[in-house]
Parts: sequence; C-alpha cells; structure tokens
Amino acid sequence: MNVRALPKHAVRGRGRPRSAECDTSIIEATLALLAEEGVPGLSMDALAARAGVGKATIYRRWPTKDALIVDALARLTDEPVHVSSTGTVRDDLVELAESVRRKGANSLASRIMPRLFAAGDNEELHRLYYERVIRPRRDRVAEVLRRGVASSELRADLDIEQTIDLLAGPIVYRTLVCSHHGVQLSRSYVESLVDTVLDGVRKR
Amino acid sequence: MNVRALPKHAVRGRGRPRSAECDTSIIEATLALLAEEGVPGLSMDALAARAGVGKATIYRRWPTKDALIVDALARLTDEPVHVSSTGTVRDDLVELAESVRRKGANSLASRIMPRLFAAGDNEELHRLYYERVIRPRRDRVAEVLRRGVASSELRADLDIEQTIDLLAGPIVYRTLVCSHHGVQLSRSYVESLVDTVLDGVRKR
Amino acid sequence: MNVRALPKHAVRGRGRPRSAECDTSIIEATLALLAEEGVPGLSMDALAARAGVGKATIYRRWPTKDALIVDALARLTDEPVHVSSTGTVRDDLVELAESVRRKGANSLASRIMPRLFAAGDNEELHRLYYERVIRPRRDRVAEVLRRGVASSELRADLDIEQTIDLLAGPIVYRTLVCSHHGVQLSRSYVESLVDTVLDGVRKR
Amino acid sequence: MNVRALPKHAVRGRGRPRSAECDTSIIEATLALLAEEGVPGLSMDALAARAGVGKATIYRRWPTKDALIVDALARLTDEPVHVSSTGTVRDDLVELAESVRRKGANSLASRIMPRLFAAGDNEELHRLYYERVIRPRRDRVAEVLRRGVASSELRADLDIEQTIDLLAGPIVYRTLVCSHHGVQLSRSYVESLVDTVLDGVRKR
DNA sequence: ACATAATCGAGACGGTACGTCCCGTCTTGTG
DNA sequence: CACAAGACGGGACGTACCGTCTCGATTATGT
Repeated sequence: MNVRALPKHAVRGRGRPRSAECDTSIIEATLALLAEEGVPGLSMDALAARAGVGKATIYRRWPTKDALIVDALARLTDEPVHVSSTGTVRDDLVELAESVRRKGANSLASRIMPRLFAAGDNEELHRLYYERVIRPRRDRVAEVLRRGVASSELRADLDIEQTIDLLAGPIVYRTLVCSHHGVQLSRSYVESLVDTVLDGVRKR
Repeated sequence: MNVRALPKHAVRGRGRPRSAECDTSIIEATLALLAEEGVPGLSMDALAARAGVGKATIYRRWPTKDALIVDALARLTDEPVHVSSTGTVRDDLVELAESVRRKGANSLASRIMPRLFAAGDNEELHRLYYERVIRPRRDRVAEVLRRGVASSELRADLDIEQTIDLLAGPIVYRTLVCSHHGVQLSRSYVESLVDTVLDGVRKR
Repeated sequence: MNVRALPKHAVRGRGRPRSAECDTSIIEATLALLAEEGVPGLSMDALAARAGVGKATIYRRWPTKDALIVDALARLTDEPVHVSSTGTVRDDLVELAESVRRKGANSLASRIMPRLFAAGDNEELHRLYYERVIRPRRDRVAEVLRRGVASSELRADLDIEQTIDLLAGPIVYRTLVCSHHGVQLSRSYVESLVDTVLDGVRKR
Repeated sequence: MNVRALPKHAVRGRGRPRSAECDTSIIEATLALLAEEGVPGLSMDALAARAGVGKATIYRRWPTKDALIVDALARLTDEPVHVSSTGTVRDDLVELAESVRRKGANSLASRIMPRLFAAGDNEELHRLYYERVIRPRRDRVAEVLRRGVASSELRADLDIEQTIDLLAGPIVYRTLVCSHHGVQLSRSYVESLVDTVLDGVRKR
C-alpha cells in the first residue's frame, strides 16, 4: 500500500547515486509542459531543456515517455478521499464517485488520462496504471460496498466488482466518450447516478 | 441513416476522376497494417507503400491520419444490431449491450477505439467519432428506453441519457480501463448488468 | 577523364528528381562552415541549417561526412595547372610542384586535406580521394617526365613513379608534418627541390 | 635523449600516490583498442572499461585523448635505430630511411600516424608529436648528412633540412597518400630512393 | 596510531551530435 | 486533372560520447 510513484532506482551500487533533484525537476517539467503545451508538445528534447537535464538522465530513469507520464500523473492523483465510516452507504458512494468526477474535471488529468486508458498497446504500462491508480480506488469502493452488505443496506447477492463498474463506468465513459461541446458533469449527476444504481430504473 | 464512411470527393470537375480502387485499397491497407503492426506501425509512408499508392493520394482524400482511421474503423463497425420491437425491454437492452461488448472484444477494434476515446486533443476527430459511431448507438438505446417508459416497464421519471451511460459505461470502462490479464467480459456479465440497472442494488 | 566530383544520383526513376540546388547549397555551406569553424565545427545539424536543408537530404546524397568533404574539397581543387610543352623539363616540373605547394598553402585546403590523407580507416574514401585528386596530378607529372626521358634530358632508366614521389613527397611531408610555427614553404624551396632532384646531393 | 613518454605526475604530496599500474594498464588498453577497433572505436568510456579504470583516472593523467594517443604511440616508436659511424653515408641513410618505412609498414602505427600528421587543428598536439617523434629522427639524419659533408661525400652547399625532406618525404607520402590497394613499400624502393637522391635524375 | 588527503572504481551528470524515421508538402513524368 | 514515385524542410527520436562531478572505499604519509 501507499506505493509511491517513483522511477525505479538502480540497486545501491558503487557509483555516483542518482540525484533526487533530477527526479523532481523532471516530473515538474513534465507536468508544466503538459499543462502548457499538451501531450503533443511534450517532446523529450523540450522536456530535457525545460528540466535543465540531459536526455540520457531521463532515459536512465524511465524507459518510455508514457511511463514517465504515468509517474507524473500519479503525483497529481494522490488526493486521499475522505470517507466517513459513520454515514450512510449512499453518502459514502456519492463522495467516492465525486472524486472520480473531480479528477475527470481536472483539466490536466482529463487530458492525459485518456492516453493511459488508450495504452492498450503497451501492456506493461497499462498494468502499471491499473495497479497504481485504478485498483486502490476500486478497493476503497469495495470496502464501502461490503459494509453496506454487512449492514443490510445492500443486497446480499451483490456482485461487488460489477457494482463498482456501475458507479465508475458511467462517469468515465461520459467524460471520455461523450465529452463533446465542453459539457462537464455536475455533482447532481453523480448523486442521481448513485441513487439510480441503488434503486434501479424499473417501475415498481 | 446508414451513413457510409467514405472520404469526401471533389466536386465532379474536369480532369481525371478519383479512382474508387484507391479508396478501397487504402482502407484495406489501413486495417491490415493496424491488425499486423498496431497503431504505432501505421505510418503514412508504410501505408502508402502497402496500398501501392502515393502519399498524396491519401492526403487528397483524408486530411488527417486520424480521420482515415475513423473511416477505416467505421467499416469494421457497420454491424447492424437487430432489435425486436416485440420482446421485453430487458431483452432488447441485453442485445444492444451485447453489441457493445462484442465490439470491445474484437481485437482490432479494441486496439483502435481507445485512441478515439482519447482523442480529446483533437476536438474535430472526437466530434466525428461521436457523431458517426457513438450517437447512432445511443439513439437506438434511447428508443428502446422510451418504449419501456411508454409501456410502463420503466419508471416515468427516468433520465434517459444517464441510463444509457449506465448500460454502456460499465462495459466500456471494464474493457478499456480494467482489461488487465486479458480477462474478457462474458455474455452473462452483460445480462447481469442489465438486470442490476433495472432493479438496483438496494436491499428490499 | 574529367570525372566530376558529384554525389551519385539515383537511376533516373519515376519520382521527383533530386534538386541540383540542394547539391550546390550543401557543398557551399560545407566549404563556408569549414572555412569559418574548421573541421570540428562541421556538424551535420549545423550544416543542414546553414544550407537550409533537411539532414535527410544530405544523407540521401552522401553516405558519410567524409565523403561529402571529399566532394566539397574537389570543388576547390579543380585548378588546372598550365604546363608549357615547349619549355625545359625543369621549368615544367617547377610549375607542377608549385601547384602542389600552393594547394598546401591554401588555408582551407591545407586544413582539410590532412584529414583525407588520414582516412586510412576508410578504405573506400581513401581510394576515392586518390582516384579523383591524386592520380590525375601524378599523371601530369609522369607525362612531363616521359617527355624529359624522350628528349634525353633525363636518365633513361628513370623510375617514373619514384621520381614523382621525390617531387611531391617532400612538399607534402613538409606541409603536413613539419608545418610547425606557421612556417610556409616558399617558391624558392620548390625550385631548389627540383634542382636537387635533378642533380643529386653527391659531391662530384 | 630518450625522453620517456609518460604522463606528468603530481608533486609528491600527502595523499595516496598515483598507481603506476594504472599508467600501464591504460596505455596497454589504448594500444589494444586501437589495434582491435581502430581509432573510431577508441572511446574514453570503452577505454576506461577495458583498462578497468575510472574515466577520471585517465583524465587525471592526460588532458586529452590525443595526448594519450601520442604517449601510447611513442611506446611503439621507441625503436632505437642503430647507425654505424663507420660505414658509408649511403648505407647509413638507407638504414635510417628503412626505419621510417618499417614504422609505416607497421599496421598499428600506420593507422594512427596519419591522425597525428593531420593534427593541424590541434596545434599543441602537433607540436608535441613533432618534438617527441619527428625531430629526434630528423636530427639523426642531419648528423649523418653533416658527416657526409665533412667527409666530402656530399656537396658542401647542401641544404640539410631539404635533404631530410627528400629522404623521408617520399616514403611518408607514399605510405599515407598513395597506399592504395594495400601496396607496401619494399626495401629495394628505399635503397633506390637514397641512390636517386644522391645522384639525381638528370642524364649525364 | 591515526587523522589527513589524494587516489581509486563506478557511474550519474549536462551537453552535443549522430543517423533514422516520420510528417505533410511539393515536383517530376505518365496516363 | 489524378496517379506512383519519391525528394523536400522540419522535427523528434533514442544512442553514443564527451569531459566533469559525486559517491564510498582505499592507501600512503606526516604527525
């Protein structure tokens, strides 16, 4: 747990150790360039120049531009969501779903994240992103759901994984696929979403 | 309806007309290269060589590589989903959701689609993809949902758009974001998904 | 004969032909950069920028920087030496030897030539330089020597090739190896050299 | 006399003294790499690795790669030429010229020497090479020539420096410039050369 | 004996140049 | 006009070296 998103360092050997300042200046330059110029403007040359670093210094740490982006983005994502263990399950789910929405609404993250979702080409990168970013969040939702089952607020035969999909999927899908005309999701959408997942759409 | 994904042709003018053979050989070479080499292997030079075509001939038809990919992908996507107008709403929704799942399970489409979802950079491409691929499918689901409301199978205060998100979102999300270890969704997942959307997860 | 020092062109094919303007602008930029910055300042990037040309355009014509330098230098070397067919052999030899000295005294050529002499690594380049620059000059001297033998000015058992070495060798050797303290050879050195080769150093 | 080509050592001070083993292993690695990979293969990184030495250890001893090469080459060159002070001048000159030829015939030296002749760019290196390698050899020839003048074997008005050029120049020139198709000079060429210099080419 | 100080191997560092690949445009000759 | 071929200016790529700089460990010397 709490696995920090840092470049892998060589085994502590005999030579000069890698500079931690480089790590941070590269990550910061990455985020700055992404914010200012967008993904297409993030060339390794420009990045190295911006970070005041040789290109080799970057490649010594990250094998790929995408791997670097993952780490840089993880820095942005480290926003701990507070979930009360006393309120109703409904309120906790709203809060967790809200954190997904807010991340998607963040201009920088929402511009970069799709690139990572799209990293199906790069199996390793995709796995990394899932382990480091997606899974921890899913785990937190699963926890809340299990609490709901235990307290009989939710059905006992609940499929936990699928329910997580039902909470996160629509928000991600909307943000990525249907984000035309700059429409952004509101909090009320999220609240309504949670309620619908809880009660279903069938007439009763 | 049935808008074909073809390149815009010049107004019928004086000189030699554009060859239809070029259109097809380019599209076919695009799909072949994508299937064999993946997105990174689809360079315009390689494409032209593979199609036996000059690069200018491609640019004469499509302004962008992405536009070409959209058209090529649309070719793969033109699978009309049959929806009975007699069965239950539940069965129709299952059928429509299944078509989403099948598309995602297709190895080629699932490699290219993320790129299109991620096309947030390219506003125009994103709009094009939405108009040509996403919206028609959403419209069909909306139709079924409205029928369900009319027949009192579904709640009258239903948010149609959000319900579509609830049906498509989880599948897309799972396919793109959580598709680790090669796990693929099954038909039973889709059926269960539809049932959960209909009935909710709250204990009653 | 009269083999021009030009980059090899592809067989006249169907595509766009190579631009002659590029040839010249590249050669000119090469000579300019060499004159201004010297050999170490002749980077392919700087050259391309100076010539207003993409790097690929250079590599399309010359496989190596050295090959390019040979061609550029050949441009400088195309100075036809006038040899009277009426004067004495001694005067003709002085004139030919003088042209060797003058070339060595030329600041640009004398800076680059050694690099080519030193191209022993690159067998092909060395051969090229010999064929294109050295041999033609040796042939002209050989001609004069044969005339001298015919007219009984020179010994009949003369080793022509070695005599050429005796005329050119000392000048080249002095220029390259002993060119310390900026000392330059004078015309009188050349005249004295020819006379010594003719008469020998032995006391008589 | 017999100035050894060794790196300058720091004044005998307090800290750990420089290891003599490093000196030799670096020089040996230099010669080995030059022999195996040629000049372009002699990178400082490769050299350090081959010598089992840190790069700083090399730079602590030699300011430049070229300076190192000079020293390494001097090791190969320290072949004392024996010149009888009793034989004829002609025989002594043949022996000295032979040593020039043999050095040129040595595959390693002949690969490196041109680089040093061509060191016109690097004034300092060139001077160093001249002082350490060229001048001593010229001095020995000058000595023999002066003896010849004294003994009336040679003309009294002899230009000593130019005569040295006449003996060494042709051999060097042939070796460097005209060494095409792997032709190598023979001893008989050298003997004939000396005789021609002594007697001239003019018919008598 | 022990601190001092320069050495050692290792290798990271900021840079520069390399030669290749691709992009999107332009220029040929041939239908 | 369209077409195949392919050259063009430009930009980014990832690698190789350069010469300098830290590291921790080692090794003689002068106290």
